[in-house]
Amino acid sequence: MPGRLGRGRPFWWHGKFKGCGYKITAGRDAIIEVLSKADKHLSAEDIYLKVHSVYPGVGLTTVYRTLEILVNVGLVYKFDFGDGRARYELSQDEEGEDHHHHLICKKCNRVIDYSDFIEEEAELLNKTEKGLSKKYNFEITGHLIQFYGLCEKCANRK
Amino acid sequence: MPGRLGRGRPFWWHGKFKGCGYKITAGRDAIIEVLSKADKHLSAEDIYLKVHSVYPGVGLTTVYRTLEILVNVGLVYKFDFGDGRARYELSQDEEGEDHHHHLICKKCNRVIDYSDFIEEEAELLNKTEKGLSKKYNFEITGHLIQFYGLCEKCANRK
DNA sequence: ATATAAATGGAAATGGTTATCATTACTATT
DNA sequence: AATAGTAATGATAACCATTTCCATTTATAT
Ligand SMILES: [Mn+2]
Ligand SMILES: [Mn+2]
Ligand SMILES: [Zn+2]
Ligand SMILES: [Zn+2]
Repeated sequence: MPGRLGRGRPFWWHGKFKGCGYKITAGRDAIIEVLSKADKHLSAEDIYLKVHSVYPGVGLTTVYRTLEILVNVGLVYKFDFGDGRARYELSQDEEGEDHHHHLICKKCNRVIDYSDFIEEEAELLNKTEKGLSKKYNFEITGHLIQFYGLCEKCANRK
Repeated sequence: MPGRLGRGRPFWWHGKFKGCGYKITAGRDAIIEVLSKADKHLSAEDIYLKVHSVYPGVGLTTVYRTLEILVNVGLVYKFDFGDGRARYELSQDEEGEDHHHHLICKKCNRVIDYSDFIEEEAELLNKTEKGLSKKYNFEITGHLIQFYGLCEKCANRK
């Protein structure tokens, strides 16, 4: 079979993946590889195209299936930026957590990562989560914060 | 034609609607009516079924089209709670603003509205928005905050 | 009442995501 | 190294919420 991927050294995420009972495969390696090299928020098809160009043996279905697992395991975040397709992003890299939030331009759909104000936000989030947990008996495990508006370019040429 | 909707008195939202150059029609009246009476977060089809049962002359396409306008005008919020269909909610009612955020159960998809902690959140949001606006030259017009986790029932029977 | 542009509904198309299923690749055990 | 059992895979078809099309109707200003 063409496009077989030789297995490399154990990667940082193999532990968590195996720990959840999943097998490490060439396709999955390639998908995470693409995600960790990505500089923007990729759709399933984006990932498929990149992976497929190097390993034609990996199909779109596998990309979707793998992403679902990665999201469930917590290695990947799945976002809806409003353009009709889901976007995926590694929740951490080799160095560790890299939590951030997003600014989304409603005009051109550009997405800006920011983590500048996370500190203060985290503080309030913590407080809010505590209050909500108690009041609604709700076990909070995560949050989503996005700001919408107009990016520099779109605000100018309006 | 059966199911014609007699136009009632001018409604509170007609002003904003007309102001944006849109026409007031029976279908649009009915759609807002359903939204304002709704106690939960309705999908386009939910709305269609309710409207259609009273005014069979209103089609699903019109529901989608009207919702899009309402969202653009700012009278309705469109949410993605992760179950594959968009959910809609009036951004305000006759009394005025009714801004709140959501708790979403990842197991059963139940959605809880909360506005208890909005005050404090608003304060921080304001601060954050100011900072972000300046740093990224981004004109912020809105935000989305959602907490994910397990609702009382789902947390117990796990 | 008339004119004009906007709104409408039904049917068909779209397109991202899932389900199916026969085949293949891991992994542990002999 | 061969075997068995199970998980993973890819190609294709199905799914289904949302859009597009287009001929017809309607709202609104004159
Ligand atoms: Mn990001
Ligand atoms: Mn709500
Ligand atoms: Zn923009
Ligand atoms: Zn639940």
